[in-house]
Amino acid sequence: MNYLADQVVEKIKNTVARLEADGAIPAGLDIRPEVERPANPAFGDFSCNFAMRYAKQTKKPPLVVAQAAADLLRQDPDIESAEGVKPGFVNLRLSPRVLMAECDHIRRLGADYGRSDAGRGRRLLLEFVSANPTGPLNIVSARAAAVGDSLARILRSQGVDVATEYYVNDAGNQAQLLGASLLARYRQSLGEAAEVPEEGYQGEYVAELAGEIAREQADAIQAARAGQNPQARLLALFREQGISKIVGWHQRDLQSFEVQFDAWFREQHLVTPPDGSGIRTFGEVIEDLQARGHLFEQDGALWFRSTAFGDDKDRVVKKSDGSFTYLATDIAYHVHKYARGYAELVDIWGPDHHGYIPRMKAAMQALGHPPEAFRVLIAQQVNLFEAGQPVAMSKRAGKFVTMADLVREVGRDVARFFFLMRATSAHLDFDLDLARKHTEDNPVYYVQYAYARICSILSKAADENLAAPAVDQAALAGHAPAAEELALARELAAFPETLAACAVALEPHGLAFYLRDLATLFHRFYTVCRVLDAGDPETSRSRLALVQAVRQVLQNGLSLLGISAPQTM
RNA sequence: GCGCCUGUAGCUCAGUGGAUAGAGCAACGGCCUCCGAAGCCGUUGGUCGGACGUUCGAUUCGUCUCAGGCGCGCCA
Repeated sequence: MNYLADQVVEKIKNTVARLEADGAIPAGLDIRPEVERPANPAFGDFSCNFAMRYAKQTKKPPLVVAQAAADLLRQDPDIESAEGVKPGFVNLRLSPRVLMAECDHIRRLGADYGRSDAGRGRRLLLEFVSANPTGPLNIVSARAAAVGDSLARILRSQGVDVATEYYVNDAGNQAQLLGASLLARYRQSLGEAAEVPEEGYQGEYVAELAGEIAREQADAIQAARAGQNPQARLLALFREQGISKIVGWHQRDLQSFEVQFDAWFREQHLVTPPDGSGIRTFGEVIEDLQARGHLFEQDGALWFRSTAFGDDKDRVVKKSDGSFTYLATDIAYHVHKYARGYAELVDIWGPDHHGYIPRMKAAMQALGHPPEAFRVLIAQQVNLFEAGQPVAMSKRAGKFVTMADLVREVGRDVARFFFLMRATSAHLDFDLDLARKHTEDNPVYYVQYAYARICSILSKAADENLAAPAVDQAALAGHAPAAEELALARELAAFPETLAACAVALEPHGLAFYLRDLATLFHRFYTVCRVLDAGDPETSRSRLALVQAVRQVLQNGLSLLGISAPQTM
């Protein structure tokens, strides 16, 4: 794709080549200019700092080089003005014709506008949410879901081959505790003496779920009771049924949040791989670590020497009772990701797991994978606020602490946008009062309103048989764009760079801010500039093209955030 | 004690080496005979927690420090 910023960079590269040819700067310096968009519009549409950045190599005062570059750039008919200023910036302004022509580019590319092939050839596995299947998804999971899903969409738009995956921890201690908790509740419902384990699950959903399983699995339960070793068989039954039910909840919640996972990977498959899967068991992976000399025995347990790779302390992989830790299967899981051909692994974890990062990185390194290939994003804590007060995060008493409750309360679009308005690593205060407002001040509606307004204009234009033709010089001849139109066109042209930056940073929130800014410029334009004017068809056509381009970019951007673009509100 | 995250306007936050640090909310004052007022315009509001360093240039990078949150298990 050849976007506007790329074209400007190209022009500056050519200018640098001419400066070298003219002897204004030494030849063969390998100057790679980059452009940025100055915050202050007085400095023009684009600004370039190559004269300062390469001042040591050119051995010329940056200001002199910048001015010489500006003199050459001014000869380009696409450039309205160029100047070399103060410390050594080259500031340039594109001609209105070039800026407005971007609208045609956008309309022509449609849903592809903003796409890039910069990430082509990269295969990346993005794992997120991966909550223990022992209870309903919570708010942090919702945040991770919004971020992960949007990030996957953005990376794909940049040409990266992304697969999304949810790791189901169905094999460990927590799964066992869930089974024991369910079984205890079941026994209690029969009037038998039973206690939920000390560290088990106490939530009300456990008793309900136990009842559900008892009803649905009556025959299997009876068979288990009648057979040998009924206690173990019942426990296994309740554990498996419980996990399966709760995974179903998770799948349902995420689906209603429009979050797509390409795969749900079960930890159990690392213990007993399905036939033909080719999965290496965690035991084999631990042996691999052993063979590489990264394990040692102490106090009857088997330890991974993660300190050799920068961890604070060494970590147990096999406990003295012979069972394995979560780390053991998790290492095997990540090894399996590489084995499937993914060269880059990105995980989104909850805030309570940040201490876990060094040991996983250590394990990946110990097994020969480059440390930079495995990255972890921490979806930081979410605090709900209502009436200015923090909402107590208790699983009891109707406070919507679950993801399903939140989505039900404020809606998918609002929930996603609120999560995506913050840097993933930043703690998030979620203002429920603001999120609930359906008519005022809610930033989601602000963006969607811009979209709906445009749809309204376009449907009116259709009624009046007004179409927007290409914005060529002829179409512009009778219409000089207002400042608000140029500002809007400029912002539209920044969309591809915004997406590229989000992809590099693995942070979708820049896109949310971009869309809000774009909506602001549109609303401003709308207030000042009338689009449909029977008495001025040239202006109408030009503005229709602009407005169509805005609609397209809003649509593309909202779609990457997983937020709807309603034609009417 | 060690580690991670965070300190930017009254509040919630953008701004990952550039030029006069921005937006939303809140407060105050304006704008609909005209494409959707869920909108627009204006005013008020800042020692970018602090110190030192690197740099032509630091809110941004480094070191130290103060404050808040979280984590530090043969749980996951």
